[in-house]
Amino acid sequence: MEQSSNIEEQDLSLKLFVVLSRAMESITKRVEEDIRRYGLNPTEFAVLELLYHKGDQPIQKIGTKVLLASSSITYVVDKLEKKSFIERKPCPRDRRVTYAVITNEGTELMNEIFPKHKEAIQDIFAGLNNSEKDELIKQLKKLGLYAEEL
Amino acid sequence: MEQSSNIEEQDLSLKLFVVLSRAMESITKRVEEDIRRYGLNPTEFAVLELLYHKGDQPIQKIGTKVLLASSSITYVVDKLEKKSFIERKPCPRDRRVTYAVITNEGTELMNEIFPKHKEAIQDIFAGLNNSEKDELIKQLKKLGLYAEEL
DNA sequence: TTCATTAATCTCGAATTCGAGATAATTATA
DNA sequence: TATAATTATCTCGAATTCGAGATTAATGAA
Repeated sequence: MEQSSNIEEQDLSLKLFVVLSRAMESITKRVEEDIRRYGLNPTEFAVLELLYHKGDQPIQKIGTKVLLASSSITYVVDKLEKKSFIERKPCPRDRRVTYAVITNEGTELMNEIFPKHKEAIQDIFAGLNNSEKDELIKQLKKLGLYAEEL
Repeated sequence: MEQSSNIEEQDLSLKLFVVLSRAMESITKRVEEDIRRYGLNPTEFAVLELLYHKGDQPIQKIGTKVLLASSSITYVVDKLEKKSFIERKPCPRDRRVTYAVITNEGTELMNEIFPKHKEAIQDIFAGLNNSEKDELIKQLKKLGLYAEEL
């Protein structure tokens, strides 16, 4: 009896995991389609958005915020720099540090595409009304925090 | 007024997207940790689990179920075959087709690790009670279906 | 001050995934 | 039947990410 209810609980959790994964797949696919329209990949967009909204960042800080290994950050920053959307600027106080700085071109790009991106997200999530979204945010936060702290 | 409420809605959707992405990151990290304990990566596990639970599959069918390009399936099947967990078996009726078939070794592995995997998932999702999970499943399905059909 | 530790960035090679195109077999059509 | 279109699998090269280790700089302790 204890046993069987544990099994049922496990099945429910597994089902939630499957449904969550599938939903994420569908949503990610749409969001990526949107981002690629702007000639960026999701990582490039995330880095550019960080600099756009949060200002200049030491390269290593970027890694902690977008969850990338330092070697991957080097790669992405190289690409964005080649596209002239960001620049590297050495830190005068600490010569180990290099800042990633968004250029005018990068800012102009984001001025143009970020509103479109928000609209796309809005469309993708239009299957729920506002109070359902509020509720979902609350539950997902609970879930995420719990998993993070395991 | 119409304008401002649209903006708020967009912000809410964006927030939901961010929270969903973060939750998924945390959960995925834990699930991957679990799977790597068994000497598999997530894709290998997914393929093996498919064959374990659904029986032999034409290689191309695997791709549609675990959402991988055909070239990626070839790669994963090669790896699982090298590890002796699956075998390729030509289809006698259609010589274009090759079946992926789980071996005794593969079945024994899954007999051992799948219950552990379910426990791990159970632990990861223990931040919610059963009725919250039910509710979350319902909303995520709605969201996923909507995004899929866009 | 000198030496050890810590920190930031980069290089390199491996792993994984994809898309385009090749090959071979089957099915549909004229 | 001969030809065209479709299907299944694979090969190959590019893109992305990672981890380990190298380099350089800053900081802390003796």
